[in-house]
Amino acid sequence: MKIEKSTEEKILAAAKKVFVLKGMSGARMQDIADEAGINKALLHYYFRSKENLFEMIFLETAQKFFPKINYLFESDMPLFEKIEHICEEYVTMLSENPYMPLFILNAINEDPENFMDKIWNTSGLPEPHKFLEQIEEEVKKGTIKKISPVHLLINILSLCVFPFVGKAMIQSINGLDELQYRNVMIQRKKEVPKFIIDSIKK
Amino acid sequence: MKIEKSTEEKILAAAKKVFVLKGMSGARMQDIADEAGINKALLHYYFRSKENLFEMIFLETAQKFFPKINYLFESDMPLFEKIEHICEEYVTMLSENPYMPLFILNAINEDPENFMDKIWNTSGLPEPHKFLEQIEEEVKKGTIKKISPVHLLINILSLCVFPFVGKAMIQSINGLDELQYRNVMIQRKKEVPKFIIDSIKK
DNA sequence: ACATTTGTTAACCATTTGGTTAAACTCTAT
DNA sequence: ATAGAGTTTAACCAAATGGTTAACAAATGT
Repeated sequence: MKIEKSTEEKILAAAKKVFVLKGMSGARMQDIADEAGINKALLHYYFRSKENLFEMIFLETAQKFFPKINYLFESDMPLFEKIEHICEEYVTMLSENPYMPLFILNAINEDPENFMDKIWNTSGLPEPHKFLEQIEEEVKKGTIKKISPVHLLINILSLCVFPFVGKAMIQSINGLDELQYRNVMIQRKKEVPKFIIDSIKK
Repeated sequence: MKIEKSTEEKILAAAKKVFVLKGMSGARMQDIADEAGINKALLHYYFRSKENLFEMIFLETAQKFFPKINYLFESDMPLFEKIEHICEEYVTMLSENPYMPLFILNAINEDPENFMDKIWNTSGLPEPHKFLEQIEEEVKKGTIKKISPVHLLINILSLCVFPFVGKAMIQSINGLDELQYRNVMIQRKKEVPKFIIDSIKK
């Protein structure tokens, strides 16, 4: 009944775990091999180098994250509904992969051009125009308060993503154990869009 | 007229630059020595080990960041004024050290207990109670909308800090060059508190 | 002037680390 | 059975890396 994972899958899973936890330079090939329960040479048999393996993991991971940003830009729901959907989806996805954002942001930070290019190439260029214009329009129509579209976009991302990047710090400051933290994140699925909409609605 | 920096200062400055840019495991002792223009052995003469040097830098850096959080909790301005002050100070300070937050969050993430303990020991335990209670009170008085204090605190931190953690990503998504990015951050000194207050005021 | 402490360096060392090799094992097609 | 391809391993290698040593230079006190 138990389906054996192929060696390649075992490696990818192990590499993801180790890279996400320790970053590119902190991760050791031996750690990954151990985690996967295989010989170190096999890593190089399947993936030529550490750099290569890292890139695989990075792209696979980033492709979960970024398409949702594009979706945010491109879908054409009404604004409030769109904000609600996106926040909920984002926080849900990040709750399941709490260490993902810090991992991705570090990778981007290490070599912004390289990694951003790779993201755009594999998951499509982001088109913020549409979203920014939609906000601009709502402002003109007078449906929402006057607000700079760029700032609103940054605010949405900040409120969704930061609690995961700063997980350890937030837990420590508020004295939250793992379970309490997780509960707070569940609440945020509703709290964040409410907070945003409260701020911009008239 | 030019005052020579002492070797120790040169090392600390160089170490900060390298560590903040590459993180603990990415930084090389040789890089730090080169950056400081001295021999590698001197690093070990002044600071026993890499770990030691890293901790020095981390603490010095963290002590710029965390006292302001405590201040947020402890000062007793009226709520809106407090929020305005803090956001402005925070964003100003981070604008001058844009790579600081990612560095600190990574260090904490690597060993949460160790580093948080050291922060509390060197810059005083944070007392969120007061701030959380103040919010609770304003809610009861009916001055502001009903909102969970913990979420409001997380929101404030998110809106102030994330734009720096995600600098590279935000620049890339919005197509901002260095100057434009810096301008957006200047705007945020007013935009962020406005956004928050708009959300909670009745 | 000289002895002692403090600061600095080049050369060195042990370990770690990413990567390679050659042999062995497994599986499948003939 | 067996040839051959694909898979896996132990042993190995070269480079990088944190750290040490011993000698030398600069300052400091007497």
